[in-house]
Amino acid sequence: MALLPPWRKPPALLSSPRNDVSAGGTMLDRKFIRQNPDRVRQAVADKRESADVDAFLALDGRHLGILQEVEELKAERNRASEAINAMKREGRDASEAIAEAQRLAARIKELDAERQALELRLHEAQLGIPNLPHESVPAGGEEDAVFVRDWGEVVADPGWEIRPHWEIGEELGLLDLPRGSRVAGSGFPLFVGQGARLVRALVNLMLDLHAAAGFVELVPPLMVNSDAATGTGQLPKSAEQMYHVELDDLWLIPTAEVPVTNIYAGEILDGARLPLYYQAYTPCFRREAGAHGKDTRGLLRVHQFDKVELVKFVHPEASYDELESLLAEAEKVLQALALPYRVMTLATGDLSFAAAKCYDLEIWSGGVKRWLEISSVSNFEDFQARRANIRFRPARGEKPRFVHTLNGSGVALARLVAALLENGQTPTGKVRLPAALAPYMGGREFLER
RNA sequence: GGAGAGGUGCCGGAGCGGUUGAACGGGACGGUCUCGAAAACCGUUGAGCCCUUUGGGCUCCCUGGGUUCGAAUCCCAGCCUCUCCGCCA
Repeated sequence: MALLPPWRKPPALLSSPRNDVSAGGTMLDRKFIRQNPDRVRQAVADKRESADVDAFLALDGRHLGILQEVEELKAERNRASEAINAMKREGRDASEAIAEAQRLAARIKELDAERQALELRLHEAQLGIPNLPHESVPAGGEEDAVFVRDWGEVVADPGWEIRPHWEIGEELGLLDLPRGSRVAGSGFPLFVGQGARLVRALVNLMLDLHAAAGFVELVPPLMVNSDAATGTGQLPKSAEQMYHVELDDLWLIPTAEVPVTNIYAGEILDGARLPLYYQAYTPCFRREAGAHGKDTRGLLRVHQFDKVELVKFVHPEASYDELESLLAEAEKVLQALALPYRVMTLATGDLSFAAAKCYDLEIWSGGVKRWLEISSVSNFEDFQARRANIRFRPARGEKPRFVHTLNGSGVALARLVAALLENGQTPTGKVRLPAALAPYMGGREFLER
Protein backbone atom coordinates (compact mmCIF):
# COMPACT_ATOMS: atom_id res chain seq x y z
CA MET A 1 0.00 0.00 0.00
CA ALA A 2 1.33 3.38 -0.94
CA LEU A 3 2.39 5.69 1.81
CA LEU A 4 -0.12 8.41 2.31
CA PRO A 5 0.67 12.02 3.03
CA PRO A 6 -0.08 12.81 6.67
CA TRP A 7 -3.21 14.73 5.78
CA ARG A 8 -4.86 11.78 4.16
CA LYS A 9 -6.36 9.57 6.75
CA PRO A 10 -8.88 7.35 5.08
CA PRO A 11 -10.85 5.24 5.31
CA ALA A 12 -12.46 7.02 8.23
CA LEU A 13 -12.95 9.99 6.03
CA LEU A 14 -14.31 12.24 8.68
CA SER A 15 -13.89 11.65 12.31
CA SER A 16 -16.06 12.67 15.19
CA PRO A 17 -18.50 14.22 15.75
CA ARG A 18 -19.63 13.21 12.37
CA ASN A 19 -21.19 9.89 12.96
CA ASP A 20 -20.19 9.18 9.44
CA VAL A 21 -18.60 5.81 9.35
CA SER A 22 -20.05 4.20 6.27
CA ALA A 23 -17.41 2.91 3.97
CA GLY A 24 -19.43 4.29 1.10
CA GLY A 25 -21.10 7.65 1.10
CA THR A 26 -18.39 9.91 -0.13
CA MET A 27 -18.43 12.30 -3.04
CA LEU A 28 -20.13 10.71 -5.98
CA ASP A 29 -22.09 7.77 -4.73
CA ARG A 30 -20.32 4.50 -5.41
CA LYS A 31 -23.47 2.94 -6.66
CA PHE A 32 -23.93 5.85 -9.01
CA ILE A 33 -20.44 5.52 -10.46
CA ARG A 34 -20.94 1.80 -10.81
CA GLN A 35 -24.20 2.25 -12.65
CA ASN A 36 -23.24 5.26 -14.75
CA PRO A 37 -19.59 4.78 -15.63
CA ASP A 38 -19.96 6.50 -18.99
CA ARG A 39 -21.39 9.66 -17.51
CA VAL A 40 -18.62 9.78 -14.98
CA ARG A 41 -15.94 9.19 -17.60
CA GLN A 42 -17.48 11.94 -19.69
CA ALA A 43 -17.44 14.31 -16.74
CA VAL A 44 -13.80 13.59 -16.04
CA ALA A 45 -12.96 14.30 -19.66
CA ASP A 46 -15.11 17.44 -19.84
CA LYS A 47 -13.58 18.80 -16.69
CA ARG A 48 -10.11 17.95 -17.93
CA GLU A 49 -9.41 15.97 -14.84
CA SER A 50 -7.26 12.89 -14.78
CA ALA A 51 -9.19 10.59 -12.49
CA ASP A 52 -9.10 6.97 -13.57
CA VAL A 53 -12.67 5.77 -13.53
CA ASP A 54 -11.80 2.31 -14.77
CA ALA A 55 -9.29 1.82 -12.01
CA PHE A 56 -11.99 2.80 -9.58
CA LEU A 57 -14.42 0.33 -11.09
CA ALA A 58 -11.89 -2.48 -11.00
CA LEU A 59 -11.13 -1.82 -7.35
CA ASP A 60 -14.80 -1.52 -6.58
CA GLY A 61 -15.54 -4.87 -8.15
CA ARG A 62 -12.80 -6.61 -6.23
CA HIS A 63 -13.80 -4.92 -3.04
CA LEU A 64 -17.43 -5.92 -3.37
CA GLY A 65 -16.50 -9.53 -3.97
CA ILE A 66 -14.37 -9.70 -0.88
CA LEU A 67 -16.91 -7.77 1.13
CA GLN A 68 -19.54 -10.37 0.42
CA GLU A 69 -17.22 -13.16 1.36
CA VAL A 70 -16.19 -11.44 4.57
CA GLU A 71 -19.77 -10.79 5.52
CA GLU A 72 -20.70 -14.39 5.02
CA LEU A 73 -17.81 -15.49 7.19
CA LYS A 74 -18.77 -13.03 9.86
CA ALA A 75 -22.32 -14.29 9.84
CA GLU A 76 -20.95 -17.75 10.32
CA ARG A 77 -18.68 -16.61 13.14
CA ASN A 78 -21.57 -14.87 14.87
CA ARG A 79 -23.58 -18.06 14.75
CA ALA A 80 -20.64 -20.05 16.08
CA SER A 81 -20.15 -17.64 18.96
CA GLU A 82 -23.78 -17.86 19.78
CA ALA A 83 -23.52 -21.64 19.85
CA ILE A 84 -20.48 -21.50 22.11
CA ASN A 85 -22.36 -19.21 24.41
CA ALA A 86 -25.24 -21.65 24.55
CA MET A 87 -22.96 -24.59 25.31
CA LYS A 88 -21.25 -22.72 28.09
CA ARG A 89 -24.55 -21.78 29.61
CA GLU A 90 -25.55 -25.40 29.58
CA GLY A 91 -22.24 -26.32 31.12
CA ARG A 92 -21.13 -28.37 28.18
CA ASP A 93 -17.60 -28.52 26.84
CA ALA A 94 -17.15 -26.03 24.06
CA SER A 95 -13.45 -26.40 23.40
CA GLU A 96 -13.93 -28.12 20.07
CA ALA A 97 -16.31 -25.42 18.87
CA ILE A 98 -13.91 -22.75 20.04
CA ALA A 99 -11.05 -24.33 18.16
CA GLU A 100 -13.23 -24.33 15.10
CA ALA A 101 -14.15 -20.72 15.66
CA GLN A 102 -10.52 -19.79 16.06
CA ARG A 103 -9.82 -20.97 12.56
CA LEU A 104 -12.78 -18.97 11.32
CA ALA A 105 -11.59 -15.86 13.13
CA ALA A 106 -8.15 -16.15 11.63
CA ARG A 107 -9.59 -16.46 8.16
CA ILE A 108 -11.76 -13.42 8.74
CA LYS A 109 -8.88 -11.37 10.02
CA GLU A 110 -6.89 -12.16 6.94
CA LEU A 111 -9.66 -11.48 4.46
CA ASP A 112 -10.84 -8.37 6.23
CA ALA A 113 -7.36 -6.90 6.21
CA GLU A 114 -7.31 -7.45 2.49
CA ARG A 115 -10.70 -5.81 2.24
CA GLN A 116 -9.59 -2.82 4.26
CA ALA A 117 -6.54 -2.29 2.12
CA LEU A 118 -8.76 -2.32 -0.93
CA GLU A 119 -11.18 0.02 0.74
CA LEU A 120 -8.39 2.49 1.35
CA ARG A 121 -7.34 2.51 -2.27
CA LEU A 122 -10.92 2.62 -3.41
CA HIS A 123 -11.59 5.61 -1.23
CA GLU A 124 -8.56 7.37 -2.64
CA ALA A 125 -9.73 6.67 -6.15
CA GLN A 126 -13.21 7.86 -5.32
CA LEU A 127 -11.97 11.11 -3.83
CA GLY A 128 -10.20 11.82 -7.07
CA ILE A 129 -13.34 11.71 -9.17
CA PRO A 130 -14.78 15.18 -9.80
CA ASN A 131 -18.37 16.26 -9.61
CA LEU A 132 -20.48 16.00 -12.74
CA PRO A 133 -21.21 19.24 -14.58
CA HIS A 134 -24.86 20.21 -14.76
CA GLU A 135 -26.49 19.67 -18.13
CA SER A 136 -26.87 23.42 -18.63
CA VAL A 137 -23.10 23.94 -18.50
CA PRO A 138 -21.49 24.56 -21.90
CA ALA A 139 -18.72 22.22 -23.00
CA GLY A 140 -15.25 23.54 -23.55
CA GLY A 141 -12.54 25.53 -21.89
CA GLU A 142 -11.95 29.01 -20.60
CA GLU A 143 -12.76 30.60 -23.95
CA ASP A 144 -16.10 28.85 -24.07
CA ALA A 145 -17.65 30.58 -21.10
CA VAL A 146 -21.07 31.86 -22.04
CA PHE A 147 -22.05 35.47 -21.57
CA VAL A 148 -25.17 35.76 -19.41
CA ARG A 149 -25.67 39.47 -18.88
CA ASP A 150 -23.90 42.64 -18.00
CA TRP A 151 -24.66 45.66 -15.87
CA GLY A 152 -23.47 49.21 -16.00
CA GLU A 153 -21.30 50.77 -18.60
CA VAL A 154 -17.60 50.22 -18.97
CA VAL A 155 -15.80 53.42 -19.81
CA ALA A 156 -12.90 52.04 -21.74
CA ASP A 157 -11.62 55.44 -22.71
CA PRO A 158 -12.47 58.30 -20.37
CA GLY A 159 -10.36 60.71 -22.35
CA TRP A 160 -7.25 60.39 -20.27
CA GLU A 161 -5.03 57.47 -19.54
CA ILE A 162 -6.37 55.09 -16.94
CA ARG A 163 -3.58 54.20 -14.60
CA PRO A 164 -3.25 50.86 -12.93
CA HIS A 165 -4.36 50.57 -9.33
CA TRP A 166 -0.89 49.87 -7.97
CA GLU A 167 0.30 53.25 -9.20
CA ILE A 168 -2.69 55.13 -7.84
CA GLY A 169 -2.64 53.21 -4.61
CA GLU A 170 1.00 53.86 -4.04
CA GLU A 171 0.70 57.50 -5.02
CA LEU A 172 -2.24 58.17 -2.71
CA GLY A 173 -0.60 56.34 0.13
CA LEU A 174 -3.24 53.62 0.28
CA LEU A 175 -1.03 50.74 -0.59
CA ASP A 176 2.55 49.88 0.31
CA LEU A 177 3.49 46.73 -1.51
CA PRO A 178 7.24 46.85 -0.93
CA ARG A 179 6.78 46.91 2.81
CA GLY A 180 4.18 44.18 2.65
CA SER A 181 6.71 42.05 0.83
CA ARG A 182 9.31 42.89 3.41
CA VAL A 183 7.32 41.23 6.16
CA ALA A 184 5.91 38.25 4.35
CA GLY A 185 7.09 38.16 0.78
CA SER A 186 5.56 39.33 -2.44
CA GLY A 187 1.85 38.84 -2.72
CA PHE A 188 1.15 39.94 0.81
CA PRO A 189 -0.23 43.42 0.44
CA LEU A 190 -0.04 46.15 3.03
CA PHE A 191 -2.90 48.60 3.10
CA VAL A 192 -2.29 51.93 4.75
CA GLY A 193 -4.44 54.69 6.15
CA GLN A 194 -7.47 55.32 4.00
CA GLY A 195 -6.57 52.23 2.02
CA ALA A 196 -6.89 50.10 5.11
CA ARG A 197 -10.05 51.89 6.01
CA LEU A 198 -11.40 51.23 2.54
CA VAL A 199 -10.89 47.52 3.09
CA ARG A 200 -12.76 47.67 6.36
CA ALA A 201 -15.48 49.81 4.83
CA LEU A 202 -16.04 47.37 2.00
CA VAL A 203 -16.24 44.45 4.36
CA ASN A 204 -18.83 46.21 6.47
CA LEU A 205 -20.84 47.35 3.50
CA MET A 206 -21.01 43.83 2.15
CA LEU A 207 -21.85 42.22 5.45
CA ASP A 208 -24.64 44.70 6.06
CA LEU A 209 -26.00 44.18 2.59
CA HIS A 210 -26.14 40.40 2.90
CA ALA A 211 -27.40 40.49 6.45
CA ALA A 212 -30.38 42.42 5.14
CA ALA A 213 -31.03 39.52 2.77
CA GLY A 214 -31.05 37.03 5.63
CA PHE A 215 -27.50 35.74 5.59
CA VAL A 216 -26.41 34.91 9.11
CA GLU A 217 -22.98 36.24 9.86
CA LEU A 218 -20.24 33.91 11.07
CA VAL A 219 -16.70 34.38 12.22
CA PRO A 220 -15.22 30.95 11.49
CA PRO A 221 -11.82 29.45 12.21
CA LEU A 222 -9.18 30.58 9.74
CA MET A 223 -7.46 27.24 9.88
CA VAL A 224 -9.10 23.93 9.21
CA ASN A 225 -8.20 20.30 9.62
CA SER A 226 -7.82 17.87 6.76
CA ASP A 227 -11.30 16.48 7.19
CA ALA A 228 -12.81 19.87 6.54
CA ALA A 229 -10.57 20.53 3.57
CA THR A 230 -11.54 17.16 2.16
CA GLY A 231 -15.20 17.82 2.78
CA THR A 232 -15.33 20.79 0.49
CA GLY A 233 -13.02 19.19 -2.05
CA GLN A 234 -9.76 21.12 -1.66
CA LEU A 235 -8.12 17.92 -0.60
CA PRO A 236 -6.73 15.78 -1.92
CA LYS A 237 -6.54 17.49 -5.28
CA SER A 238 -5.41 20.99 -4.39
CA ALA A 239 -3.15 20.50 -1.42
CA GLU A 240 -0.41 22.52 -3.05
CA GLN A 241 -2.67 25.55 -3.26
CA MET A 242 -3.04 25.82 0.49
CA TYR A 243 -0.69 26.84 3.25
CA HIS A 244 -0.12 23.92 5.54
CA VAL A 245 0.87 24.30 9.16
CA GLU A 246 2.93 21.16 9.56
CA LEU A 247 3.30 21.10 13.29
CA ASP A 248 -0.42 20.98 13.92
CA ASP A 249 -1.51 19.55 10.60
CA LEU A 250 -3.84 22.45 9.89
CA TRP A 251 -4.52 24.36 6.70
CA LEU A 252 -4.96 28.08 6.32
CA ILE A 253 -8.27 28.55 4.63
CA PRO A 254 -8.18 29.46 0.95
CA THR A 255 -11.78 30.62 1.32
CA ALA A 256 -14.37 30.75 4.07
CA GLU A 257 -16.28 28.18 2.07
CA VAL A 258 -14.20 25.52 3.78
CA PRO A 259 -14.95 26.24 7.45
CA VAL A 260 -18.48 27.44 6.83
CA THR A 261 -19.63 24.54 4.67
CA ASN A 262 -18.18 22.10 7.16
CA ILE A 263 -19.95 23.45 10.20
CA TYR A 264 -22.69 20.89 9.64
CA ALA A 265 -20.43 18.02 8.67
CA GLY A 266 -21.81 14.73 9.88
CA GLU A 267 -25.13 16.18 10.93
CA ILE A 268 -28.66 15.35 9.96
CA LEU A 269 -30.50 18.65 9.79
CA ASP A 270 -34.19 19.12 10.29
CA GLY A 271 -35.58 19.64 6.80
CA ALA A 272 -37.82 22.40 8.12
CA ARG A 273 -34.73 24.49 8.83
CA LEU A 274 -33.67 24.61 5.19
CA PRO A 275 -32.61 26.68 3.42
CA LEU A 276 -29.80 28.01 5.60
CA TYR A 277 -27.94 31.11 4.53
CA TYR A 278 -24.59 32.09 6.02
CA GLN A 279 -21.99 34.70 5.32
CA ALA A 280 -18.51 35.10 6.69
CA TYR A 281 -15.84 37.68 6.29
CA THR A 282 -12.37 36.14 6.45
CA PRO A 283 -8.92 36.62 5.09
CA CYS A 284 -8.11 33.96 2.50
CA PHE A 285 -4.71 32.41 1.95
CA ARG A 286 -3.59 30.96 -1.32
CA ARG A 287 -0.20 29.74 -2.36
CA GLU A 288 -0.99 30.27 -6.04
CA ALA A 289 1.46 27.56 -6.89
CA GLY A 290 2.04 27.40 -10.60
CA ALA A 291 0.79 30.93 -11.10
CA HIS A 292 4.13 32.63 -10.72
CA GLY A 293 4.75 35.26 -13.31
CA LYS A 294 1.04 35.77 -13.82
CA ASP A 295 -0.59 38.99 -12.63
CA THR A 296 2.43 39.72 -10.51
CA ARG A 297 1.79 43.40 -10.13
CA GLY A 298 -0.53 45.01 -7.68
CA LEU A 299 -3.49 43.28 -6.13
CA LEU A 300 -4.63 41.03 -8.92
CA ARG A 301 -3.12 37.83 -7.60
CA VAL A 302 -2.06 37.82 -4.00
CA HIS A 303 -1.40 35.23 -1.35
CA GLN A 304 -3.67 36.87 1.17
CA PHE A 305 -6.87 38.73 0.53
CA ASP A 306 -10.11 39.48 2.27
CA LYS A 307 -13.42 38.12 1.19
CA VAL A 308 -17.00 37.92 2.27
CA GLU A 309 -18.24 34.49 1.40
CA LEU A 310 -21.86 33.41 1.08
CA VAL A 311 -22.82 29.81 1.76
CA LYS A 312 -26.17 28.10 1.40
CA PHE A 313 -27.47 24.73 2.53
CA VAL A 314 -30.61 23.95 0.57
CA HIS A 315 -33.12 21.32 -0.56
CA PRO A 316 -31.87 19.45 -3.62
CA GLU A 317 -34.93 20.44 -5.61
CA ALA A 318 -34.34 24.11 -4.94
CA SER A 319 -30.64 24.36 -5.55
CA TYR A 320 -30.70 25.82 -9.05
CA ASP A 321 -33.14 28.52 -8.05
CA GLU A 322 -30.93 29.16 -5.07
CA LEU A 323 -27.96 29.45 -7.39
CA GLU A 324 -29.68 32.24 -9.31
CA SER A 325 -30.60 34.13 -6.19
CA LEU A 326 -27.11 33.69 -4.80
CA LEU A 327 -25.73 35.15 -8.00
CA ALA A 328 -28.11 38.07 -7.65
CA GLU A 329 -26.89 38.57 -4.10
CA ALA A 330 -23.29 38.85 -5.25
CA GLU A 331 -24.33 41.21 -8.03
CA LYS A 332 -25.93 43.49 -5.46
CA VAL A 333 -22.51 44.36 -4.11
CA LEU A 334 -21.21 45.52 -7.45
CA GLN A 335 -24.41 47.41 -8.13
CA ALA A 336 -24.20 49.13 -4.79
CA LEU A 337 -20.66 50.16 -5.67
CA ALA A 338 -21.70 51.20 -9.16
CA LEU A 339 -19.09 48.95 -10.71
CA PRO A 340 -19.86 47.67 -14.19
CA TYR A 341 -19.64 43.91 -14.47
CA ARG A 342 -20.61 40.94 -16.54
CA VAL A 343 -21.83 37.48 -15.67
CA MET A 344 -20.39 34.43 -17.38
CA THR A 345 -21.33 30.77 -17.17
CA LEU A 346 -18.14 28.77 -16.96
CA ALA A 347 -17.67 25.95 -19.42
CA THR A 348 -17.02 22.42 -18.22
CA GLY A 349 -13.25 22.62 -18.58
CA ASP A 350 -13.06 25.68 -16.38
CA LEU A 351 -15.34 24.34 -13.70
CA SER A 352 -13.77 23.53 -10.38
CA PHE A 353 -13.40 19.97 -9.20
CA ALA A 354 -16.38 20.08 -6.87
CA ALA A 355 -18.74 22.33 -8.79
CA ALA A 356 -21.66 21.28 -10.95
CA LYS A 357 -22.27 24.76 -12.26
CA CYS A 358 -20.55 28.05 -11.76
CA TYR A 359 -21.08 31.67 -12.69
CA ASP A 360 -18.22 34.11 -12.65
CA LEU A 361 -18.74 37.77 -11.97
CA GLU A 362 -16.17 39.85 -13.74
CA ILE A 363 -15.31 43.51 -13.47
CA TRP A 364 -13.36 45.51 -15.98
CA SER A 365 -9.87 46.57 -15.08
CA GLY A 366 -8.90 49.68 -17.00
CA GLY A 367 -5.42 49.24 -15.61
CA VAL A 368 -4.69 45.90 -17.21
CA LYS A 369 -7.46 46.18 -19.79
CA ARG A 370 -9.02 42.91 -18.90
CA TRP A 371 -12.07 41.40 -17.26
CA LEU A 372 -11.19 40.19 -13.80
CA GLU A 373 -12.97 37.50 -11.89
CA ILE A 374 -14.21 38.99 -8.65
CA SER A 375 -16.74 36.40 -7.63
CA SER A 376 -17.56 32.79 -8.39
CA VAL A 377 -20.98 31.55 -7.55
CA SER A 378 -21.32 27.79 -7.60
CA ASN A 379 -23.71 24.97 -7.02
CA PHE A 380 -22.02 21.84 -5.73
CA GLU A 381 -25.24 19.90 -5.60
CA ASP A 382 -24.66 17.03 -3.17
CA PHE A 383 -20.95 16.61 -3.90
CA GLN A 384 -19.66 18.42 -0.85
CA ALA A 385 -22.57 17.18 1.23
CA ARG A 386 -21.54 13.61 0.49
CA ARG A 387 -17.94 14.22 1.35
CA ALA A 388 -18.76 16.11 4.51
CA ASN A 389 -21.80 13.94 5.20
CA ILE A 390 -24.31 16.74 5.59
CA ARG A 391 -27.85 15.48 5.40
CA PHE A 392 -31.35 16.56 6.22
CA ARG A 393 -34.50 14.72 7.12
CA PRO A 394 -37.24 15.82 4.72
CA ALA A 395 -39.97 14.95 7.15
CA ARG A 396 -40.46 12.98 10.31
CA GLY A 397 -39.90 9.30 9.72
CA GLU A 398 -38.36 9.78 6.30
CA LYS A 399 -34.88 8.77 5.29
CA PRO A 400 -32.14 11.38 5.47
CA ARG A 401 -31.02 12.88 2.17
CA PHE A 402 -27.96 14.88 1.29
CA VAL A 403 -28.40 18.64 1.19
CA HIS A 404 -27.15 20.70 -1.68
CA THR A 405 -24.48 23.25 -0.91
CA LEU A 406 -23.74 26.46 -2.76
CA ASN A 407 -21.37 29.28 -2.25
CA GLY A 408 -20.32 32.50 -3.80
CA SER A 409 -17.99 35.31 -3.04
CA GLY A 410 -19.82 38.38 -2.11
CA VAL A 411 -17.19 39.66 -2.98
CA ALA A 412 -13.38 39.17 -3.06
CA LEU A 413 -11.65 42.23 -1.82
CA ALA A 414 -8.22 42.82 -3.26
CA ARG A 415 -9.49 42.95 -6.79
CA LEU A 416 -12.45 45.00 -5.71
CA VAL A 417 -10.16 47.64 -4.31
CA ALA A 418 -8.20 47.55 -7.54
CA ALA A 419 -11.37 48.08 -9.53
CA LEU A 420 -12.52 50.93 -7.34
CA LEU A 421 -9.21 52.71 -7.70
CA GLU A 422 -9.16 52.28 -11.43
CA ASN A 423 -12.82 52.99 -12.08
CA GLY A 424 -13.08 55.93 -9.76
CA GLN A 425 -10.00 57.84 -10.83
CA THR A 426 -10.34 61.38 -12.06
CA PRO A 427 -8.11 63.41 -14.36
CA THR A 428 -6.62 65.16 -11.36
CA GLY A 429 -5.46 61.94 -9.79
CA LYS A 430 -8.09 61.70 -7.07
CA VAL A 431 -10.33 58.69 -6.78
CA ARG A 432 -14.07 59.15 -6.47
CA LEU A 433 -15.72 56.76 -4.05
CA PRO A 434 -19.15 55.31 -4.71
CA ALA A 435 -21.88 57.04 -2.71
CA ALA A 436 -22.77 53.82 -0.90
CA LEU A 437 -19.36 53.80 0.73
CA ALA A 438 -19.65 57.27 2.20
CA PRO A 439 -21.28 56.16 5.46
CA TYR A 440 -18.48 53.66 5.93
CA MET A 441 -15.77 56.14 5.04
CA GLY A 442 -16.70 58.93 7.36
CA GLY A 443 -18.59 60.77 4.67
CA ARG A 444 -15.57 60.88 2.44
CA GLU A 445 -16.25 61.25 -1.28
CA PHE A 446 -12.74 61.09 -2.61
CA LEU A 447 -9.50 59.35 -1.88
CA GLU A 448 -6.75 61.89 -2.32
CA ARG A 449 -3.33 62.81 -1.12
C1' G B 1 2.17 23.68 30.03
C1' G B 2 0.75 20.72 35.00
C1' A B 3 -3.25 17.75 37.77
C1' G B 4 -7.90 15.38 37.54
C1' A B 5 -12.93 13.84 35.28
C1' G B 6 -15.49 12.30 31.13
C1' G B 7 -17.05 11.12 25.92
C1' U B 8 -23.35 5.76 24.88
C1' G B 9 -29.41 6.77 20.62
C1' C B 10 -33.27 13.59 19.78
C1' C B 11 -32.06 14.77 25.27
C1' G B 12 -30.94 12.83 30.25
C1' G B 13 -28.92 8.44 31.93
C1' A B 14 -27.81 2.76 32.76
C1' G B 15 -24.83 -0.93 30.98
C1' C B 16 -21.01 -8.72 35.40
C1' G B 17 -16.93 -9.92 28.19
C1' G B 18 -21.98 -13.62 25.59
C1' U B 19 -30.36 -12.67 22.94
C1' U B 20 -27.63 -5.03 24.49
C1' G B 21 -28.53 -1.75 18.55
C1' A B 22 -28.49 -0.93 23.41
C1' A B 23 -32.34 -0.91 30.30
C1' C B 24 -34.88 3.30 32.52
C1' G B 25 -36.71 8.33 32.19
C1' G B 26 -37.89 12.55 29.12
C1' G B 27 -39.18 14.46 24.40
C1' A B 28 -41.48 13.64 19.64
C1' C B 29 -45.02 11.01 16.60
C1' G B 30 -49.44 7.57 15.99
C1' G B 31 -53.67 5.41 18.48
C1' U B 32 -57.49 4.69 22.52
C1' C B 33 -60.33 7.99 25.65
C1' U B 34 -62.70 13.28 25.11
C1' C B 35 -67.35 18.00 22.37
C1' G B 36 -62.13 19.53 22.39
C1' A B 37 -57.77 19.49 25.40
C1' A B 38 -55.01 17.73 29.63
C1' A B 39 -54.14 13.30 32.30
C1' A B 40 -53.94 8.06 31.72
C1' C B 41 -53.05 3.79 28.77
C1' C B 42 -51.10 1.14 24.16
C1' G B 43 -47.68 1.50 20.22
C1' U B 44 -43.72 3.76 17.21
C1' U B 45 -39.20 6.53 17.39
C1' G B 46 -30.74 6.05 14.82
C1' A B 47 -27.59 5.39 10.54
C1' G B 48 -24.70 3.02 6.58
C1' C B 49 -23.53 -0.97 3.40
C1' C B 50 -24.17 -5.86 0.80
C1' C B 51 -27.38 -9.68 -1.50
C1' U B 52 -32.07 -11.31 -6.59
C1' U B 53 -37.24 -9.46 -3.68
C1' U B 54 -41.37 -10.13 0.44
C1' G B 55 -36.84 -11.15 2.99
C1' G B 56 -31.78 -12.13 4.64
C1' G B 57 -26.92 -10.56 6.20
C1' C B 58 -22.81 -7.29 7.85
C1' U B 59 -21.27 -2.86 10.31
C1' C B 60 -21.63 1.45 13.78
C1' C B 61 -22.07 2.98 21.65
C1' C B 62 -15.68 9.65 20.14
C1' U B 63 -11.64 7.91 16.38
C1' G B 64 -7.85 4.29 15.18
C1' G B 65 -5.44 -0.11 16.64
C1' G B 66 -5.06 -4.56 19.95
C1' U B 67 -6.76 -8.93 23.16
C1' U B 68 -10.91 -12.70 22.56
C1' C B 69 -14.66 -17.99 19.66
C1' G B 70 -17.29 -13.38 21.13
C1' A B 71 -16.27 -6.21 23.27
C1' A B 72 -20.28 -0.46 24.32
C1' U B 73 -17.93 -3.49 28.18
C1' C B 74 -10.63 -5.29 28.76
C1' C B 75 -5.62 -2.98 26.78
C1' C B 76 -2.83 0.93 23.86
C1' A B 77 -2.67 5.50 21.08
C1' G B 78 -5.12 9.80 19.46
C1' C B 79 -9.04 13.55 19.31
C1' C B 80 -12.59 16.34 21.86
C1' U B 81 -15.19 18.27 26.28
C1' C B 82 -15.31 19.77 31.46
C1' U B 83 -12.89 21.25 36.38
C1' C B 84 -8.54 23.13 39.06
C1' C B 85 -3.46 25.39 38.77
C1' G B 86 0.11 28.10 35.88
C1' C B 87 0.96 31.27 31.60
C1' C B 88 -0.77 34.69 27.96
C1' A B 89 -3.83 38.13 24.16
